[in-house]
Amino acid sequence: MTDTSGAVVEALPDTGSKRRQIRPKAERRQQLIDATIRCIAQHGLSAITMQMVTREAGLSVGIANLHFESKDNLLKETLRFVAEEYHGGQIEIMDGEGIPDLGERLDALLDFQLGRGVTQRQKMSVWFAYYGEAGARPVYQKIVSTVDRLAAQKLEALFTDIIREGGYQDVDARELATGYSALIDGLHLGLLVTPRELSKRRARAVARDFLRRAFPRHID
Amino acid sequence: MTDTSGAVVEALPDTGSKRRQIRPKAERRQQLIDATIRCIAQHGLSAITMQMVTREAGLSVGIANLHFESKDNLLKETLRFVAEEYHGGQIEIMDGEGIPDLGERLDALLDFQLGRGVTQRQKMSVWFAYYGEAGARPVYQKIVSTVDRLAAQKLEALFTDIIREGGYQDVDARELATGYSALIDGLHLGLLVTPRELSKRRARAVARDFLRRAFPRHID
DNA sequence: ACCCAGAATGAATGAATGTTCATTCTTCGT
DNA sequence: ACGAAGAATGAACATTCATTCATTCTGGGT
Repeated sequence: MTDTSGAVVEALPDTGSKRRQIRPKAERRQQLIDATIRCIAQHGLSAITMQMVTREAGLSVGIANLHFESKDNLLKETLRFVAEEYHGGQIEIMDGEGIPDLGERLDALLDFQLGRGVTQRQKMSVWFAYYGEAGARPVYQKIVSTVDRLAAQKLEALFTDIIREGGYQDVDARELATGYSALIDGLHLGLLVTPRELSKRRARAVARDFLRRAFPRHID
Repeated sequence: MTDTSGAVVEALPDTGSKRRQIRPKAERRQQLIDATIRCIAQHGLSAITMQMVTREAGLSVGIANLHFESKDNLLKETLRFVAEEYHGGQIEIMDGEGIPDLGERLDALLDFQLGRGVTQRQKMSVWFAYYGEAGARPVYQKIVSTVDRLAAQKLEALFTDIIREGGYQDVDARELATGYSALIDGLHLGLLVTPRELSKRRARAVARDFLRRAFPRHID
């Protein structure tokens, strides 16, 4: 059971290897952004430091300023990445590639927004960390609102289609889309801040209930 | 119900009033908390400094550590104050002193949650600044969830009363309360991050719509 | 086999910040 | 009027952090 060779062979591919590696710029950038996400999720936006992030990425401190010109910029780019990933995923579903049935498309959207595993919780932390600062930092506001607006339009379009198909009366697509988006945001908050009181299962049930009230012939 | 931010307006003439004043401990504490709220709203939680807060309060740096033992503690107490004020206001309305009609009580609640002027926006900023850090700081989670739980219970009780009075079928008070709370939180987020896209008027309409779908005979 | 562009490193630097505490000042009871 | 209790001050201190840059190292091109 013991290795006869006395030498400590560090065959581990990633960690432990002290050997300096040269990688393309894009890869390093992504590596740093990923590390930033993990750090924000674990320590919060206000406690984050460059040493923390670079150590998490397994790199030296200097590299952060090599690929991003400053800490501010790294944080900005990280927000942009998270925002585009989240909204991009939603938009892809709403565009409806491969899901012709509108009810199923709604289901898929809900699944994307409130499904997933641990990863999702990390992203949520990051998301709301930035929201928290958005009131004081117009740059963050701008990044978020840019992608947000597009997603809101797609959602309104989807709701409009559903209303037409189902012949629903007394339902305003725009207002309902605003409400649904707000509801999902609020549920995310609940999952983040009071996970004991609100399970993911219940969050999904609540969102589903909202949609069922509006579109009874499309949900369930 | 008390507007705390108004109390601090000590007419500070630009020059002349260098005179040191001695005030009771409780008053100084509140003064510092109010200044902290304004600073967080303006500069964000991660940019806040003790010098910033004490200057805003018109006091010296040492005093913060005299009345609160540390910066961490000041921030914690500030969150506690904001949380108790917000949830306290809601609970007072839901307890229904002076408003026997349940529909009107709902209206009053909605008015409290999405009404008010500039002050409310300041509080919102603070609120979400802490939410953003809550994922990484259990202390914040605990403070928020404590008051949150009580408010959630009151809301559920109010909804239960309304369901009974209106004879509504197929409505679960608990689930609806969760949804309504999440919706309000989400609308607050929208007002904070994308004020251009979501006016207070529209936010109120969306929330009202949610309630009308559930309790048509109590709203409008 | 060799070379060098530029990727990567991390000790050094300077600026910023939380906290302390010796000192000053105000108030109030006597 | 007086003195003591303690509220308030802010310069000084120690720490922490973002950023820099001289130096080292790597890998692809020749």
